[in-house]
Amino acid sequence: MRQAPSPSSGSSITLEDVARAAGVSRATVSRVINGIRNVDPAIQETVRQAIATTGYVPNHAARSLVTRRTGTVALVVSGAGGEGADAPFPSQVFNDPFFGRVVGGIVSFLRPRGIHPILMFAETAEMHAQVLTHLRHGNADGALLVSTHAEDPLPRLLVEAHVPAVLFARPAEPIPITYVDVDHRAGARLAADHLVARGRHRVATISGPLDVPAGQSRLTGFRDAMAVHGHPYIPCAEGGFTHHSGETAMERLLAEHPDLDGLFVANDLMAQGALLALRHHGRRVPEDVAVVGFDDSSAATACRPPLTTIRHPVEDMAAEMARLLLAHVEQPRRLPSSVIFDPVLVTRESA
Amino acid sequence: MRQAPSPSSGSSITLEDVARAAGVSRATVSRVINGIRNVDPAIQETVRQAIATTGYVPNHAARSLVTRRTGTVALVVSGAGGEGADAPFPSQVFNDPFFGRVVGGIVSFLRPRGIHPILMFAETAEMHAQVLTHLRHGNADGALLVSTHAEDPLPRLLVEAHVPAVLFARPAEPIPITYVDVDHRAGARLAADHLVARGRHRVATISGPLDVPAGQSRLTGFRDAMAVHGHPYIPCAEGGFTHHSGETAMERLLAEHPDLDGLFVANDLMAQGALLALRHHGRRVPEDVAVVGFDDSSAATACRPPLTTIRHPVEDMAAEMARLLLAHVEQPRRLPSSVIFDPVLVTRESA
DNA sequence: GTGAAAGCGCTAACAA
DNA sequence: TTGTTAGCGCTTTCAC
Repeated sequence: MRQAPSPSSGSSITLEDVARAAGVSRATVSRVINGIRNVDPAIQETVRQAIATTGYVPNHAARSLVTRRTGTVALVVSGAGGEGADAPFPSQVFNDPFFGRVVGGIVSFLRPRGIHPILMFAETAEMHAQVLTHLRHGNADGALLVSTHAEDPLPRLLVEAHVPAVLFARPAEPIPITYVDVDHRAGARLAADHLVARGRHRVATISGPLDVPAGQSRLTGFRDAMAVHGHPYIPCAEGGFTHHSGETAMERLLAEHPDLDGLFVANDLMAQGALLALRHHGRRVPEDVAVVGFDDSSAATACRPPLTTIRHPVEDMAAEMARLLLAHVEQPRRLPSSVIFDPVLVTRESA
Repeated sequence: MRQAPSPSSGSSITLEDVARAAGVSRATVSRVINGIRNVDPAIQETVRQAIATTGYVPNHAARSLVTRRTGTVALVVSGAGGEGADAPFPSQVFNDPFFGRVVGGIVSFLRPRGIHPILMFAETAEMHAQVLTHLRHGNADGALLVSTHAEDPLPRLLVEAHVPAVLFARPAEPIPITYVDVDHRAGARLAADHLVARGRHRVATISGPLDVPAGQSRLTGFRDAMAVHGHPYIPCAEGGFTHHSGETAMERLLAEHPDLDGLFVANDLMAQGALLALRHHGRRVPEDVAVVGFDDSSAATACRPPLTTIRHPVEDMAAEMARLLLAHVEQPRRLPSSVIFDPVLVTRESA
């Protein structure tokens, strides 16, 4: 028995209804909707009218049952699957303003196309499996993956399961997967050039975690560029990309190199922490110590003084990530590719 | 023709396959899966075996086509639909660490239940309509709504469309919708009591936007509590809950009341900005001015000194929001309800 | 260029 | 308690 049309909620207008209103068959309406050529223009018009007057909206489930596509992508934030993973709330990730920018970029590309990402977190190994299952069984056509740890097993798992996926940054181990990234070395070079141009000669750096590519390349890129400028040795304190780790790294650096006059910090959040430590030790910025950050996140302008930093085009990269994923969904055999973005120096007051 | 079982990607194992393997009918397997009682325990076991050995996973689309449920909820971040809404990226929202906590709380409740939220942003009026359409036509069973502006029309639209929805905070205008909130007045009272206990008598406040309930109640709650303590007039500078607005509000306050010795700021992000201005004007915190924030966000510990603040149990509230939404999805006639959480004073160094 | 008809995989009456 | 059957709304051969 046919369900009574509930006027209050979700429409129950079907293709059938439109077909009847237009005096054609379901198949024809379907063709018009899906933009298949071979349909008489006049009929097309009639059908469009009928769609408009009936207020028809395709049923997602029915369509996806037959096409085996969901028209949805997953945005997966994935960790290493290690300990501490059973924290009640995965909110840590969001404390980095960086993540918000990723989401913004993704949404800006997807929304005009009527696609809304589904949000998944995968901290534990168990959750990696769960995410994989979800993906493999068509809860989404593909995945946009942002890893928070170098040992994240998910990229490899996705490749092995043939789930279309795009990473936000180059994976720690090389695997055949599409990713976008920023040219970390070029960014570090920009910072080095700027510090040198500002006449700094006793320069140090606070790096990110050295087991992730971003941490590693920003450090080596910076050291290489400084070497080119004639500075063979650059002291480094390793941080973890968090505010607090930047503060403690700065303390260490200051203890060992109290006379430093220039500093490159591998991200703004750590730079913000470093600024606190510098002030605590009576150093003026930029007079005593010139500081250059990395990311151009909201932390950069929340600092005092505002940070001179390397702009990481996160939003553009995230949008590109979405574009690439959709391409992979369209063309399953498409080969993995990488797109590397150029960073830019943003000069503010800290250097 | 039957599609060849592609061993590489999404399984094509159906109920039929399981039924055959277990030597029962599809219906029975379906019953076992959906936990319907009347099934012989022995058969249940056989079926479970068959499910395990075949590696069966239900097809979401097929199920949702018949149940008219998606098993999905939308997490909607919605603005007023005003100007400036066409910013390329909706990343602003994420700059407030508060939002990350909301997401964390929601996910913590939903994930164990195998539900992943779909993320939607609705800044413009056009997007409000789009979101509504999506929701009405079953892209999600309901919506978790976080409004960023008082004039957000979406809550009302959702109610009118009979889409199950839960708000993060009390709507500006009263409408019959379920929401969770924190007891802003109680929080403000906690702040007032603390400041008075610290011996402060020349107290001022930086409020949130006064057209949103949270901004309004924190202010009036604070003033009322101070009145009880014998302080009839509390100067106030209005801010916009952003870092920058807190800084400028502090400047104004200091210009008019240079002798103030106590301050309540309606959120931590503004308090962080206020701290900057205080330092800039040579005030020591807490010696010269005691500062109490609100939220206990990551900004509270990133500050120097760390902020004494009112803990807003955002994660718990968000989890409750998800619970309520699921209840509304289960019971469509369920009446709107509200759940108000108690805030707690967190004492750190700023007061 | 268009229509008829066969499913996609599942749930839910209804029978047995 | 279990099986049979009729769809859910859509796309897509295959005839016409």
